Amino acid sequence: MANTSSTVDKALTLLGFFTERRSAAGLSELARLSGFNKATTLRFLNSLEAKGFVEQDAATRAYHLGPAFLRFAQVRESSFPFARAVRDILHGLVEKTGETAHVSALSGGVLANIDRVESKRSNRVVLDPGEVLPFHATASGIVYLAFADPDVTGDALKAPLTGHTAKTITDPAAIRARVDQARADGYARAGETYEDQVVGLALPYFGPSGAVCGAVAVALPKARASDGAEALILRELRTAARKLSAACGGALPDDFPQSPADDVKE
Amino acid sequence: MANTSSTVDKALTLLGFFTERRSAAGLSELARLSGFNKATTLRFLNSLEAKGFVEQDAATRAYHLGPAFLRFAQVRESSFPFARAVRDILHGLVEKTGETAHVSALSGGVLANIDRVESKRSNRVVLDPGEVLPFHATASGIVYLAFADPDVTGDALKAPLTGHTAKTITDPAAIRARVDQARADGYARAGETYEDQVVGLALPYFGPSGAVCGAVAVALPKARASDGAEALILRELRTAARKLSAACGGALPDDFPQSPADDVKE
DNA sequence: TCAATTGGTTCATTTATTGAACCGTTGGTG
DNA sequence: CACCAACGGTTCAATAAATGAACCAATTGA
Repeated sequence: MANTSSTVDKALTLLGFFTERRSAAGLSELARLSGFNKATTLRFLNSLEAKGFVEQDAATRAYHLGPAFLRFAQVRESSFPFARAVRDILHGLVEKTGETAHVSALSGGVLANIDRVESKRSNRVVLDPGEVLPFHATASGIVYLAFADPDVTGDALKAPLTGHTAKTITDPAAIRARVDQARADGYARAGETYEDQVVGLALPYFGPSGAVCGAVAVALPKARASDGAEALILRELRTAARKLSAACGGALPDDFPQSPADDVKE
Repeated sequence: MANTSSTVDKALTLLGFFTERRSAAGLSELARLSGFNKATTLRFLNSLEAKGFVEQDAATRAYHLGPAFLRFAQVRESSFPFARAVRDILHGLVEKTGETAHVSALSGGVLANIDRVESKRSNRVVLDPGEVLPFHATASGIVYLAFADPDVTGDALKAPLTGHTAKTITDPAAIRARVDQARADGYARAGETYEDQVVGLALPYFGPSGAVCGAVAVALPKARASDGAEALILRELRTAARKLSAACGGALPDDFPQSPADDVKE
């Protein structure tokens, strides 16, 4: 993708620096993170604030995400009740599998968590809301790339692949092999490539015109990842992926690989 | 004046044209609504799309609000669980009063609904999510202005005041009188100034540093608006306003007018 | 068939954006 | 206390990015 550095693009990237861990940030900090000049950053923040996309704490002068997101999320949801469907589906997954489940979507060039429901077990996988999932190190990312436009896949593998654990695969060719495997299988599995002791299983879901929208995944402690458990999870993930696709006006493609539930060998 | 014509500002105003009624719009339509050139509008839309703030339907080529709002709403909510608190408070209000309740917040210079819970009764007031509330024609708007910065109040009354019903007050001086009254009373009442046969009662809520954030309101059919019913609603609204203020890190000001209907216990 | 409207592109003109240097304030430290 | 560093915010000439009229190609409807 050509680096179309429009002013609007730059201003919007500022929003991406707000995460659960860094829910507020000052002017200088944002300027440092973004690489923009302080004056530029301030102008962007003022514009964003005028529209309610960020708010400034009167005491600390730090900025955080504004109320506009509440409003626009409402508007989007009223015409396209997706978040609600996602939530229901995740609750179903957690109930059936007993493990933490999450749904991600491509938003602004990155795969970000849209929602997540945690397992009830005391030993469970915990995820940050809104977290960005690296393509190469998560099952969701791999399976997304497997069904995405080849250009997107190529771009994602061109970017520097950072290691997250000892087992993270950072060789582009090796990643590509896993992506191809996922395309053939219809799902992806990531064993400790993002977090130690965590195994992830993911399926893609599709929107209208058959384009992949994101992934639905279950993450569980390695200790509980038996073949039987994984087979169950994959079966549930498949129905979840079907429901999610329906919820955003799409469906699993006709040529989507058959359920691997009965022949899981890993 | 608000007309600081930065490029980012303009691009963001495009998002405001998406409402529940018009959840999707084409390029030409958005250019017409915004008054921007088609080329400009397209560039803005491309930037917004690149960041996930709008999505384009592959079939109809129309644009609608994108998945970024789901993600950022999550992030904001995780560090500042406001939407959840709002929902709980609204459910409480509806249960206690039997009427439709809603919460609004200032977002981008306008007062917009953040959430709403409808009455269970068959004859009830219905509200659109994300709806923009005119300052001069709604109880929420009046009471917001009553406790807002005088500059904001002045600006709001300088704008052309459109009539919504036969009883809408459009004379700036008359509005100002109602605003002053609301400041003295600690609440505002609007009788059929926005929708026929609908009465609204609203209180403000406050954030850190004592700035007003928005309003919490109950809307009911005129036929049920007895003095007794309104007194009950005002009492419940007061506790709701206190809870809401707490939820966003503020409190009702010390000099906030006492409830006239009834003595409030601390 | 024609005419009107759609989404999208082009490119010279102009206008808003940029960034180094600056100011006043704050908070920590010897 | 004086010092210094880092903060949020401002200024203004140089510059790079935004703009918009005219232009396609493709639909749509009469």
